[in-house]
Amino acid sequence: MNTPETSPTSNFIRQIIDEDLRNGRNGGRVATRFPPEPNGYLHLGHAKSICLNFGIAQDYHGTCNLRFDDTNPEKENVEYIESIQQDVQWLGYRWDELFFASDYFDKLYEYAEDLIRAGKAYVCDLDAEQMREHRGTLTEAGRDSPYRERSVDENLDLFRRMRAGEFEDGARVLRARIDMASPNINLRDPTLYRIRRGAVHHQTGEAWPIYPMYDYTHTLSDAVEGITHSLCTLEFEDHRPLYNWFLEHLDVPAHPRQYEFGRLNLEYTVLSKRKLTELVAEGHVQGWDDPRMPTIAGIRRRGYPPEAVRDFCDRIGVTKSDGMVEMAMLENSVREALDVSAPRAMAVLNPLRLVIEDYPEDRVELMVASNHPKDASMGTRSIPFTRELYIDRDDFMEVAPNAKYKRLTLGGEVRLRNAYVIRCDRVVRDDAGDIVELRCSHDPATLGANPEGRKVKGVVHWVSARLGVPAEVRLYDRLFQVPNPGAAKDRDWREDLNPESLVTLQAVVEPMLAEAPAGSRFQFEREGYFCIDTRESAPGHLVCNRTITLRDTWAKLSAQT
RNA sequence: UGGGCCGUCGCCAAGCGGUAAGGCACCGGGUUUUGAUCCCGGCAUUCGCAGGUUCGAAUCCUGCCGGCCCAGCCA
Repeated sequence: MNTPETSPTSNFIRQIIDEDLRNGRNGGRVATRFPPEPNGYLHLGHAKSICLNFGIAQDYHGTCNLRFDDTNPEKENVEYIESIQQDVQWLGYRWDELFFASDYFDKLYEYAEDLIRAGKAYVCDLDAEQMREHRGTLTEAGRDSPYRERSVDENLDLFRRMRAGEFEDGARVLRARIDMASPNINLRDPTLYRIRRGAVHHQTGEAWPIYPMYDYTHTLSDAVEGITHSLCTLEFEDHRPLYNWFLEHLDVPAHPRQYEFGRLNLEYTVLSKRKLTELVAEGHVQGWDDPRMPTIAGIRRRGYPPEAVRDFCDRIGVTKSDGMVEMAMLENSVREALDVSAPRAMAVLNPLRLVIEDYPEDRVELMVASNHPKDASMGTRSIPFTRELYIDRDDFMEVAPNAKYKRLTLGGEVRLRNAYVIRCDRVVRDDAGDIVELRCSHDPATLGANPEGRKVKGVVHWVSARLGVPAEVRLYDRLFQVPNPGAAKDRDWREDLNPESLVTLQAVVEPMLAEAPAGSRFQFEREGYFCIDTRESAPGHLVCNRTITLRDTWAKLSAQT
């Protein structure tokens, strides 16, 4: 529950809270909230907001509510409501109270009548097209609506009839009466309520033919819950004057303050709900929890540990500048978390048969391997060693390409991890001339000991050919092949998708993995971190997802030359 | 060209008038039965640019330049 892995870094919002506390504001109380709209799955951008809001509540001994901003029934549904709760909890946070903005519909309606009575809101009969024309442009002031001067009584009557369901969708709206000439477009008499008679709300059913708009609802929900610091992203900066206008003109129980921070942008992926929805709807991925998705559900299935996500959010910080974070940052947090927590295992991804000719046919030796090289408390396991094994094709070359090469060569020696040093004596080829088998001999004196009079620098992992277990291994790579998908104006962002973001292999893994529970994470030594797929792995059909590769300086050096 | 905001190392980010933290990445070196991990070392005379104030400026002022956001009865 707590996040002991890092001490929270300060940021401008925490500085503001520190100062508020020094000045005795809000009676020393700190209350935040995470307010998602249930119209999609949560992604890494939301994780940043979740860590910020819940993290502050934790550190300041305050509270953080989960509140569904559910004012648009046409786009929302219960599947999203459930996934969002699951994702927040998976990240390691518990909300103080769970609310829906729709819980406040009655109260919100009362506030709207208050505004009308105060002459601060009116019913407008302009249609959407006309309203746009009256709004003006970024550089020209708007014009008053012809309905702006309706009497309080008429407005009250009309609004009550809106609520009673007397008017068609779009026939009228309730608007705030502010200033059509404001340089801030959000203040040009914004819409407060619209009519949606046919909509069935996932919480309130058909009780309401009218629905309140975001700015109005969000502000008053914050006030009703006694939120002290209302944190949102930069694009709402322009809305703050409207936020404050509602608080000034209504008799509310609290005056929260809104602060805005930069949203997360991550290289080689997209973090827009619209684009993620399209990826799912258009079948570019297999669902919201596809391991290539930057959704919480996706990275969970991919094998990212929650503490890695929290660590990442802590490291990127919270500021008002909007930047693009390199994928290497996230990957570092993931590797760091997995290195300490993932038990080691051996798996051969591209099997090449290897026969130890001087090893008895019927012999099975149980090699003892530690589950973690630096953490003895993780214990040991035994791995069956037999005359016929598999090693990875990439670990053999007939001739070493250079002096730095440490893997197996024809006539060369290599250490089999947790077992003997072997030498390759000859290769067997098929009719096409491709190598299909390695014939080797072993040095019996090298079990747990270095060979006499020579040093063997290479170490290679292996799996028993007879006792190994087949597994489907899914190698995941970045979803997009460019750092900023869609940045090129002449090309649709979909064209930037990486066609090789998923490569499926038939591998052979050590027997113990067949017994591993779904979702468990391992380091396949010399290959990377993998987890047992929670959706499709089954007894007799093991499916392993590659979470991330190991750092590979050899591959980097090879690529340079 | 109206309004709001941002600009410190390749990326993220401290700094809040006293003379540039840290992380990631990168580059060297050491340990290692994972070319992993770990360890050691290197990496901004300079803070978008130009002026000004000051004994002293990344920090204050002025003017430019560059970037992001806003014209839903979406959030």
